[in-house]
Amino acid sequence: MMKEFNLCPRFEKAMGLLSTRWVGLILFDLLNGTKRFSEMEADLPISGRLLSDRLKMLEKEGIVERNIYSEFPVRIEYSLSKKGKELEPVIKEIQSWADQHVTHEEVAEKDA
Amino acid sequence: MMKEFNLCPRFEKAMGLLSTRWVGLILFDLLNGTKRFSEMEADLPISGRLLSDRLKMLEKEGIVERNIYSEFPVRIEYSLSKKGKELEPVIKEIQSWADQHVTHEEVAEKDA
DNA sequence: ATAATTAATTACAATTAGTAACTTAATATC
DNA sequence: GATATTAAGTTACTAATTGTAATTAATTAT
Repeated sequence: MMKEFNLCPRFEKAMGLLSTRWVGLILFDLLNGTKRFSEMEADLPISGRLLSDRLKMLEKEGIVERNIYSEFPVRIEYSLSKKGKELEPVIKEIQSWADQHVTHEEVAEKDA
Repeated sequence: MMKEFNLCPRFEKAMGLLSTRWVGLILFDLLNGTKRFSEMEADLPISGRLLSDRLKMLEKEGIVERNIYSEFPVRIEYSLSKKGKELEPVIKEIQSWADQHVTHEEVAEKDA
């Protein structure tokens, strides 16, 4: 039996996307411009398997666009769609909150 | 060996919090005011085990405050701290994006 | 004491994430 | 044409997290 709940279905859907692990960082990375797979793999603390899963998911959601260039070697570029770029205010607000409230110590203690 | 990456440590920390499953919905719920445990359990599609975990985590992060009232039966209230309330712009931007981009069909297909 | 009520915790099954090796696809070089 | 090279993506496996349901505090009214 399905549990009933009803805060706001649209918010829940959006939050479901954004709270999928690594999606925020992928968006952050792509807001800096088009990237290829291996660049993103280098920028982000994420393995190829999950990066591939997430990009596929974001493409299906219409947030990310994938373009193939038949060069040698093949180049595949990922970028944000209009819908994806419109997440920029969300990312900016998170950045702003982080700048105000995340302390140096909190950042450091990632190791611990 | 630890993988190197360096987009923005503060952003990564904030995004790590916000992308922890259910945290967004918990914040959304608490932005409507103080709630007790059982209310939140009813509002959200989340079980007591995880709600308890998340509230403890958010309290440790200084985002949520917990107050005990020794009545019968005991009443424990959760609310947002200043730091927590300052996440409101983030939640509002997500809501705004959701209103613009999440379609009726996407909301419906939760069942599928 | 006993019952009643809210807030948690525990135990365990199911799902999801992380790691590293492997495969695919395209084309350059011999 | 066979082999090598390079980026992209997948597979197989282990580890961590989540979800569910039952159980345990803790408090106090009766």
